[in-house]
Amino acid sequence: MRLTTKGRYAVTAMLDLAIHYEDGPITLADISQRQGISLSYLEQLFAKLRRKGLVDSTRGPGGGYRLSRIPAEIPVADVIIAVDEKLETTRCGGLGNCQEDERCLTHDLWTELSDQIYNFLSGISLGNLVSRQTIQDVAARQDGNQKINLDTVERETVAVS
Amino acid sequence: MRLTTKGRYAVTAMLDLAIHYEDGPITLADISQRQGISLSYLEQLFAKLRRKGLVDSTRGPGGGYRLSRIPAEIPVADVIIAVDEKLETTRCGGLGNCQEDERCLTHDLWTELSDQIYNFLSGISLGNLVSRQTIQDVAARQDGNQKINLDTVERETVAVS
DNA sequence: ACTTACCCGAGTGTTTTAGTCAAGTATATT
DNA sequence: AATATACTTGACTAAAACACTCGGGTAAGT
Repeated sequence: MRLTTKGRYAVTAMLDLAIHYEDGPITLADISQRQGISLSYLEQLFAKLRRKGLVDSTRGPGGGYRLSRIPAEIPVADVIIAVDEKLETTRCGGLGNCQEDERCLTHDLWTELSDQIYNFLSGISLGNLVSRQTIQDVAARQDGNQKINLDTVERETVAVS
Repeated sequence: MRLTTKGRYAVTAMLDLAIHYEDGPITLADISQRQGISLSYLEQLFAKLRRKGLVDSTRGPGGGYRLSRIPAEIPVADVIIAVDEKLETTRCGGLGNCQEDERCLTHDLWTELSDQIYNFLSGISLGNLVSRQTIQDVAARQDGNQKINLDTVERETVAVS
């Protein structure tokens, strides 16, 4: 298994979408600003999320992305897998051909660990996360910062022009 | 978190030591042969395992490595951590300064996942693994193969000379 | 027409991985 | 004492993965 920024960013972005689920389509620019993830990188991630059917997109002004299902029906595990991060910890990918076509000594251990991780992340949905107070707190902070940042940008734009 | 061959090899090698716990010091050459891990790489890993106090070494002929404690008292988690693989899945290393010195939206999720993984791997000791039938089966196969390989080497050596 | 915003592929510097190689040092046996 | 064994250390490296960026599209709204 490897959990890198790719998987973490994907979950973060999807959670942002879940938090603003009632607000209609959300642009990647918004997510980029709130979560501090580069726009180009988000585009790359959402291409995969869309192909896997986790989000729907609408183009043009007023467009953006929205979750394809209600947040409660999207497990975190699905998001991570959608962007090609494997929750597998075996070297052989679970095939059991780790040592000269036979199982290596620790094959079963890694399989159990993989199951453990998968079960944990399958049991937590985006909806579940949204309902947590700690998450709401962070979200509130981000909305505040976003407003401040926008003000700053506007002021700076005015100052330059 | 990243679980790569480094951590997997370390656990495999330590488990090999646990299986042959009663046989006195085991050489890295033996482990290399049985587990199919390069000798030089094992040396690198055991340098760390030794520094962390998980194994004792004796030099010279008849020397080798042995576990510093009985297998039942060595959790798998300790082995992985000893070779510098982190079981952490947060980006910030658990510090909570993931987004501009504050917590990112998914900080708690990754912390919980890290705990989950750590608890699982702490609950399993090398002794626990040794007592499993599936592991014994693989070990028996490896001992057989090792003998066969040695025979082959001997025969080849004779054939060449 | 023009802007917005998604869409897509190729490219790229940096870091990590998974080792190798070379040169030791300590110990036991002959 | 000589020799072989086996641990010990550090430097080095090819290849892969990571974390992006860049540049040009295409569709939809106003």
